[in-house]
Amino acid sequence: MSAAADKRRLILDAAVRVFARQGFHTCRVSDIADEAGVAYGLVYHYFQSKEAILDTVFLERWNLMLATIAEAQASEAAPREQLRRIASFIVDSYRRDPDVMKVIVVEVTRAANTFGRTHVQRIMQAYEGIAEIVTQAQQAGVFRREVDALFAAQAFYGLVEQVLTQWIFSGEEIPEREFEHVKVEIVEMICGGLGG
Amino acid sequence: MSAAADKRRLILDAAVRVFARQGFHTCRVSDIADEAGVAYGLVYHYFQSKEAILDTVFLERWNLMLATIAEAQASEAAPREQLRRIASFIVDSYRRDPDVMKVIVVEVTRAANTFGRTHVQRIMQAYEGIAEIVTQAQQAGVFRREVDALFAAQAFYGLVEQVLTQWIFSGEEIPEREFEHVKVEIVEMICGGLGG
DNA sequence: ATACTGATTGACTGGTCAGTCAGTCACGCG
DNA sequence: CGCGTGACTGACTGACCAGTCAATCAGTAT
Repeated sequence: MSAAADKRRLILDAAVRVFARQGFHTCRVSDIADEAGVAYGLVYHYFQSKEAILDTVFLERWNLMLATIAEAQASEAAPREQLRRIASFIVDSYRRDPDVMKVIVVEVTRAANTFGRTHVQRIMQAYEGIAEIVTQAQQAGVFRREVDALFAAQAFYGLVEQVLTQWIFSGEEIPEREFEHVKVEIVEMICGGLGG
Repeated sequence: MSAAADKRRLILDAAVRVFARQGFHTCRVSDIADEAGVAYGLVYHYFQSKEAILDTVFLERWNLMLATIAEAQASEAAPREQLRRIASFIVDSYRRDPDVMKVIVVEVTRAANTFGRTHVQRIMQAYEGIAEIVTQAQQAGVFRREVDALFAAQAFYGLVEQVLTQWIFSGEEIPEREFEHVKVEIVEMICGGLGG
């Protein structure tokens, strides 16, 4: 990796920390430069604008997510296992790098007027991938056919994001066992329901 | 209602439209004044700050929500029916006033660094109320005991917000039957699960 | 009519900040 | 060595905008 690529990454990582700490709208580009220990102008040497930094952060992780969904879908695993792998990817993403997930969940996937709007297409692709897993399972007779597949995908993804949101708001360190526990609970909840 | 209260409401309603259209961070106070057909300074006669307007918008609706949850909980209705009433309140809120719900979902409930932080307490109260319904149902033997009640509440609320988010991003008018259909599907999904 | 109160106006101020740019520095190559 | 290239610097500019305030207006009481 070249020194130039290192610097770019340095700025990107610093930006993630600053976005997570202060929020995109309330932080200054100078905060990012300071956090990275770099001159103000260098940020603009590597990125077109403040927004371009956020775009990069989002896309890097979201593309991994889409790849994970595609892999799960292509695998021979049981539907429950396919869903578990996706939940696992997101939970592990948070475990390894909570700041990146915080930025995505807080600044992008709900930002209907700003960044979300620019990335709707890609965000929707995730739901559609999950919905396809559900559809296949329904055709195989493993999942009930009464529930609309895209609706089920929304329930799945909505639950996962809600769990992350909870962790983010709590501000506390999440114990290791909680992560593994939640992965199981997510699939259990979506597949098994509450009964009644 | 006094003329003064009318003007306050006028500004509040205009603010909701502007926040929904442009987003809180990217709109100017002058946009709100213009939308309300009122002088810039008058906004500050009725509200301490731009943030205070958003706080008011959020609290007015959220308090109704907490009341709805408390009512459902206190009622003698079956757990499924209690959940249906809560889902119904939120869906109907969107039907009657999509802009208010858009502002709440986009600007508040995920804003971990800004407004969300100020209102965590009240936001959590909603989850806790829903969780209590689940707990009671579990004790009555109607819902399975394996699922953690607060986790189930997150699944329920997460699904509802995800549906709203979908509607918000779509930007389209939602057909009437969709609203009624979704109310049923939400409860069906949470209680029945996907099977497998 | 006079005085008082609160609503209403919009020009103005003070501060903020994204993005620019003219220049310096480091390094490899002929 | 001297030259070119690209990394790097940070002061500066131009625009923007939240919140203030002095002035005016409308209604009501005395």
